Amino acid sequence: MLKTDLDKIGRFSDQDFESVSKLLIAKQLSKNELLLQQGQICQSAFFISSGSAYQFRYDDIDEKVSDLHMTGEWCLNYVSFISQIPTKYSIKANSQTRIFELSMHAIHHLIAISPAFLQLGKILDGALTRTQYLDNAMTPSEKYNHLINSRPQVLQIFPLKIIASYLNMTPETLSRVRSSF
Amino acid sequence: MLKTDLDKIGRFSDQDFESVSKLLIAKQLSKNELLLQQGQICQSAFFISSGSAYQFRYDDIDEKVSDLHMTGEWCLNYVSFISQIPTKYSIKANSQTRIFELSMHAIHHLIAISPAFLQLGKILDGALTRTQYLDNAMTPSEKYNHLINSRPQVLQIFPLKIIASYLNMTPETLSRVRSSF
DNA sequence: GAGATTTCTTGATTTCAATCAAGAAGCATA
DNA sequence: TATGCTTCTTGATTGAAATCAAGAAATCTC
Repeated sequence: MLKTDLDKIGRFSDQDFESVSKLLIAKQLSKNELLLQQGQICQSAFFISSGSAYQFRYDDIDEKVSDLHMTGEWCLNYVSFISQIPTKYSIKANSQTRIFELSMHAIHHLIAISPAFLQLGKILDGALTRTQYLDNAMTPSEKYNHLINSRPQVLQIFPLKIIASYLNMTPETLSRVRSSF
Repeated sequence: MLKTDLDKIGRFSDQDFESVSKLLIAKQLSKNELLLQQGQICQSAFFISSGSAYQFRYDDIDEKVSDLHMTGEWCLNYVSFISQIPTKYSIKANSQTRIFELSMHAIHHLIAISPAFLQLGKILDGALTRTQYLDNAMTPSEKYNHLINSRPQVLQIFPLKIIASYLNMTPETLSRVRSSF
């Protein structure tokens, strides 16, 4: 559960967990439901306790996928979250998904009661390091290899169409890359 | 000077400015000198008071440019700065450049003495919003148009070679895009 | 479980930017 | 101001991925 995940972020006392638990809002999302909508300010971080989600932007009629979020990960638009400007991106549940929502407001409250919660800043780490990955100098097969090496589960969870968009290539190209190992 | 720039970020008292000034380290850089080196953790934000700089990564022998920093802007690798992991990027002065360095340590000190300094988080905004720009679904001429609309001065300041790398295209392609308006 | 829709694959063709190449213009250094 | 170096431009060619197309497989819906 969340406790083991918070342990990854830093050292928290039982009382700290107590405080966080009170502020978390549990939500159940069905497939294709939106957690965040284009034009809103991202005011919360979402912890995915089961299921998966992805972040995208509308490009003509298609969805241009910018990030994939899996079970056990925090999911948010960090640009909007940090700078409090409206985001161009939406976040959509990829399947039936259970999340815990932790609002910016709640985080500020937690930091005020215990400095241990400054460690919550690390929630941003995953989102940030994933952006470092995006490297458009890579060829399609390099991108694909990088993905199976770093996040192999992604291929079991998301349709290839979404993965292709995430990797900035057409589904046809992804299919050909895959068939050539 | 810096005072007018801090005014853009938020409301600071004269005493606040006093506190900041004491912690700033002025530096003079000659062309091609490095502010940050690949492999280091970015521990400071740099305010460019004159000149310009750019951020890049080595790709084979070439420099792959990831961000352009101009006079009056804060310049840092925000991923490394926030998450305190070593960066793959270097920052290099594009010409004779004068900067003020504000260390992470100094920022923490400032926040401890006055909550007004929490507003310093906005230093990250420029770096963050620029990453939103990077959109590799765009064609070369769309990228170029976007750049002249959003930051026209860039073309006066940086050699086309660097701009081409920043826009993820060859200098030849940039040259052709420019000649066709 | 039949029918419909979406996803995935495979093939043929096209297109756009990279590469290769070479010459012109601008800058530095001596 | 001559000599080389880097930057920029323009042209010809190539190549890799997009597009177009159609059929197969998987999934959803009633």
